Amino acid sequence: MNFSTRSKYGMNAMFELALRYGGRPASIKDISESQQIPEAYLEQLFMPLKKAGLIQAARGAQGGYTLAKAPVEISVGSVIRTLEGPISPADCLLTDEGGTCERGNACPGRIIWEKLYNSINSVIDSLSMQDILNEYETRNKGDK
Amino acid sequence: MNFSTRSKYGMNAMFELALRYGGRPASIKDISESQQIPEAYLEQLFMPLKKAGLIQAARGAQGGYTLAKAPVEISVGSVIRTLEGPISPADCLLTDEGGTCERGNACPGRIIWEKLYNSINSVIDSLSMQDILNEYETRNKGDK
DNA sequence: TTATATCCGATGAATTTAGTTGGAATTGAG
DNA sequence: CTCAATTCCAACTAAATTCATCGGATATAA
Repeated sequence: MNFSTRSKYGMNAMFELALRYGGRPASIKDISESQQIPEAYLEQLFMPLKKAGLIQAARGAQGGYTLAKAPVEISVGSVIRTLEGPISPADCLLTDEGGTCERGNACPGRIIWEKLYNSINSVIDSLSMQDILNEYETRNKGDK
Repeated sequence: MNFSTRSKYGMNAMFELALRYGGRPASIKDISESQQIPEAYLEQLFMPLKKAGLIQAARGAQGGYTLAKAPVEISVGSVIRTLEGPISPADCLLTDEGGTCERGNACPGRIIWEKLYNSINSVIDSLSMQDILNEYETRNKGDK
């Protein structure tokens, strides 16, 4: 059980964009340096985030990326799900995707996975990028 | 994000043992048939569960496995952690294991992983195998 | 003594994850 | 106009992890 580096890098990159929200576009190079992410890999992560309407790109010289919405409008859940795919502790819960194991209620484990599913998604959907900005500032208050 | 089949098979197998608690030992063959788990794989899962003191083995003919404690004494968390290793959405939270990325509070994602860590572990630690038995019965009440 | 089991370590296949490469297309600045 | 900066895009590779399988040793009830 572990989120992949896609989520981890992606969240940090989105944080960086949130930090710069309202300013000029930030290039992949800038962001990958600030947040210690391999350039070519970050590039790959930004594509789905753009398609999902979470960030905007400006091509060409002086181009780069900006958040497509205010940090308060972007939930952590939308970012993680975009990068990681649907968040479920067990595939059998994903009714969309040909999931639903044929056992249904006859699967004891399902009881647990359902509770975890609700718990996890509730946490990430109730947090916005703005919340992260705020808490980050609180935590690092006093540092130089 | 997904728990491995180890947890899924393992939970279902433990459920089967919980169902039979107080009775005679159940062999791997029995359990793997009841719960649709590859025999040789289940065998592998039972070894750590035994080492962890969650199940007991009786060798030889008519042997098999039983729960080492009453279902109410066995938390779902202990089962999952035994099979899956420590449950953390990000390695940087695992201070024991050489985790702790050098960024510490300077890592924005950490804010999220901490909340998820608490949430997930709280769910699985507050459930016992007895709870699963009870809820399973409730869900399948009326089925034949 | 034999069939039924657990115990144990090694091996292998498949899948996923993490990251790289090379180049095409776009655009602001000099 | 040209050039450097930058996104866009698709394919490829390497490493790690997951999901098992296999073969045989050991124990034990009937």
